[in-house]
Amino acid sequence: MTAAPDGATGWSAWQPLAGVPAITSDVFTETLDGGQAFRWHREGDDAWRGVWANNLVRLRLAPRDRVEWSAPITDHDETEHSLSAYFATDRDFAALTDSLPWRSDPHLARCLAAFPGLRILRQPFGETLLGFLCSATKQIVQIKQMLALLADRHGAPICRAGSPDPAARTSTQSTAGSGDPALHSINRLPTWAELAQIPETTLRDCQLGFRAKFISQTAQFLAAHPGWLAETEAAPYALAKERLCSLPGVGEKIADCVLLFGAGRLEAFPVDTWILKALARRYDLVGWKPAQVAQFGRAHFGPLAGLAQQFLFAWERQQGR
DNA sequence: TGACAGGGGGTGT
DNA sequence: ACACCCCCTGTC
Repeated sequence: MTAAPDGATGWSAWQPLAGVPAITSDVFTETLDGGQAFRWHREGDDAWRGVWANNLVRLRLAPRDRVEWSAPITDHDETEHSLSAYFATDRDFAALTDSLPWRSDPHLARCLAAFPGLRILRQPFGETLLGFLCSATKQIVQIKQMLALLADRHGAPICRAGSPDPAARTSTQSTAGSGDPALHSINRLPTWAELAQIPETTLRDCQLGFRAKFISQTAQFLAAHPGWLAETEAAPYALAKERLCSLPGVGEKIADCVLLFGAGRLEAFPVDTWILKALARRYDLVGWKPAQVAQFGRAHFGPLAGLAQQFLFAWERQQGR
């Protein structure tokens, strides 16, 4: 009963997400809501709705643990392509994970075994920067809330070439006419160009707190330096990180998060207070400072340290539940 | 059910 | 080391 297109709501039929191996519900949740991305929301027991760039999709776990997706019918073909990039299906995460030093590291082996199929998403670079600028001293739920407010108030409705003109959105009260209102009321995040036009005090109203100043200043900088973001994304890891760290509100941790989750740089090893505590406990690094732990991580986990970090992180979160 | 502290995945000075 | 902000969460 899952194959027919749902014409009433404008969503395409569910279909398998090619290139992503079967995963458990836990791994599914950890992938979408484990701190990599902040715009996935539950729609049911095992279904999620997510937004990135100009994409809106639903995902669910089908029988036999296969991931299935559905998109607004008008955006179907483009979404399939975007989804593939977003999930980095060009990468064999099973092989990458197997190349981590788990054979000589019992704790890592335990973490990998607990979350088989966990992967690193490849999100839009600019959006990832915005998300992690919001993340300082905030938990996932709160970050999601800030970004939802930013999108609702300052982002444009999701639309494609074939979709109705979003410029018709003069009043904030969109015409809830035929079909699923959700299809017409979900916005993408504001672009950096759009953010540069918004007063800091207005941003502050989106629960950003002291982060509003950083976001505003970063937006001003990016507006004054066209191409800077794309050049940074394309630069070698060390240079890209150095450039990101020059932005207001971006330190080593946030820069590494942006490069790991928004540029696919698996060597990036973000050290936050969670990973600090986790490594102190699991690897006997009590008292080590963040920079020392980062050095340990790179040396111990190797060139895919960021991938290893995501498993360690998932493990600690699971222990807390 | 409602009020009230406490603390939070970081950066900049 | 401490301020920056203010919402979430747990608890009474």
